[in-house]
Amino acid sequence: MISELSFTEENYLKAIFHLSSEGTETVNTNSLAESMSTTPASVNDMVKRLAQKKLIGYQKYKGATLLPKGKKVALTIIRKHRLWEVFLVEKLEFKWDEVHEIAEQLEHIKSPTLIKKLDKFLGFPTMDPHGDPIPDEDGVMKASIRASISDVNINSRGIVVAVNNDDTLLLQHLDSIGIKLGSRIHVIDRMEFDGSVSVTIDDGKKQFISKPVAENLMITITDTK
Amino acid sequence: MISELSFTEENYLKAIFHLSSEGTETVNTNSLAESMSTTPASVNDMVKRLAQKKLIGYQKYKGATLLPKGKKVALTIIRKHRLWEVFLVEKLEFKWDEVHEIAEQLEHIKSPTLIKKLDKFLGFPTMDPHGDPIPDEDGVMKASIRASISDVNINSRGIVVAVNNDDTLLLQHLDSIGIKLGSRIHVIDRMEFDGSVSVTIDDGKKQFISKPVAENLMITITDTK
DNA sequence: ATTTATTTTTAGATTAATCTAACTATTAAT
DNA sequence: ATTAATAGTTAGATTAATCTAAAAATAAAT
Ligand SMILES: [Mn+2]
Ligand SMILES: [Mn+2]
Ligand SMILES: [Mn+2]
Ligand SMILES: [Mn+2]
Repeated sequence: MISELSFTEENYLKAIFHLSSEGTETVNTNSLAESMSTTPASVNDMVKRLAQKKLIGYQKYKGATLLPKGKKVALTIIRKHRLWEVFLVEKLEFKWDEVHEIAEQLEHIKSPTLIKKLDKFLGFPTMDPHGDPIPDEDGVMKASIRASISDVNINSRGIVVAVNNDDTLLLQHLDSIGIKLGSRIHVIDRMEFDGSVSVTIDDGKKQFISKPVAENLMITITDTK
Repeated sequence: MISELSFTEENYLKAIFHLSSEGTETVNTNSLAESMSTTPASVNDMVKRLAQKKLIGYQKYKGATLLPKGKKVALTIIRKHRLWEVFLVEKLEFKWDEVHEIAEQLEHIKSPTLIKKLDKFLGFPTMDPHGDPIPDEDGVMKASIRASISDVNINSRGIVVAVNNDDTLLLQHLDSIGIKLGSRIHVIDRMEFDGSVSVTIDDGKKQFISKPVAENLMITITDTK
């Protein structure tokens, strides 16, 4: 039925998904060309093919939107991408920032059984190493909850996904206390008086973080209590 | 330097390797077409490309031979294919006979680091689930030693790779004592008197095998003492 | 409401990989 | 040594994916 898509077609669908805030909005030709590192002319050709296959909706001069079939494909690719990223980090000991390019290749391997078994092997993870949620088999993906550790509930756990400030001194400070993108944070307590937060980093020893630092430290929440 | 080969080019090199008894002999157009499920005309086109890239030697009407560069590529692909097969069987619990098609896809993933880490994760295996040897990083591959369990030394270990007789009764008998392709066999002893052999199957309990059965049971040897 | 700028679409080419049909070389048979 | 059969090559087309350059539509600015 779903005649077997090319890598390129799959990549276009994924790009449309990401550019349209999860497939809700319409995407225009130029931004898609930008995102795919290609020309608007090429995008125009491809958009017509995908429309013919009923994967996207498209009208001249009005942009493209994912149709249900196309959205399902996009979410399957994203699921595979993120599961492979978990595999690369958890099992093969790659670093957080080394896995994306390899996952870009692995996401196109075609075998539903493979993904089922990989999912099981990894213990059915719900989040990739960058804190992004993994869609389930039916293509359902929970929105990830992203917040500063100044705002989350006491006892929340999460993964560092961003630092909202690229001041070198801040980054150096975080580095010195062992916090980097991908670190697991457990928020133990927060002082009313000065807004400082105490956390554990990668389940290690307790660490105090001052309010100005805490406000800039963004995590995606894996667990709240 | 090695400008990045397409999946198709990689598959042609691999096919030439297999058809030329490990890259030693020359391969003719028709058998290559047969093996690639394509036409002689297509093969002819491709053979010219590969010759131009100095991966194979080719003269009109005289067939193709792997050049050192092409042989290296072929062995790298085979290495990746077999390592992925080990992964699928050992880690994801696929069956022996379910992994080839998936490995055909995975073998084209481009990342030397990935293969290094996968190799380590798997404990540096020397043989794939079908008893075929895995080339090392430099493309060196030991010939696999294949023999009937009537012929191997006492205390040899190996993997069942073939049954030299497709008599239903024999196959049913093997099935009933738990021997299938891929089973690990440890040859414990052999009786001079009747040529019967005692073995363990997958490191389980001891099992006697009569001479007529033993003669037909082929293993590739992983260990001899 | 024109003009200008931006975005989008078309037209025409190119490259990899494939095909069919026709032609040529080599090998085997008589 | 011819002839017949097989194997290998070329010519010409096709399809996916891309490109550049030109034209058309839409949006923004005056
Ligand atoms: Mn990624
Ligand atoms: Mn990710
Ligand atoms: Mn295989
Ligand atoms: Mn194998």
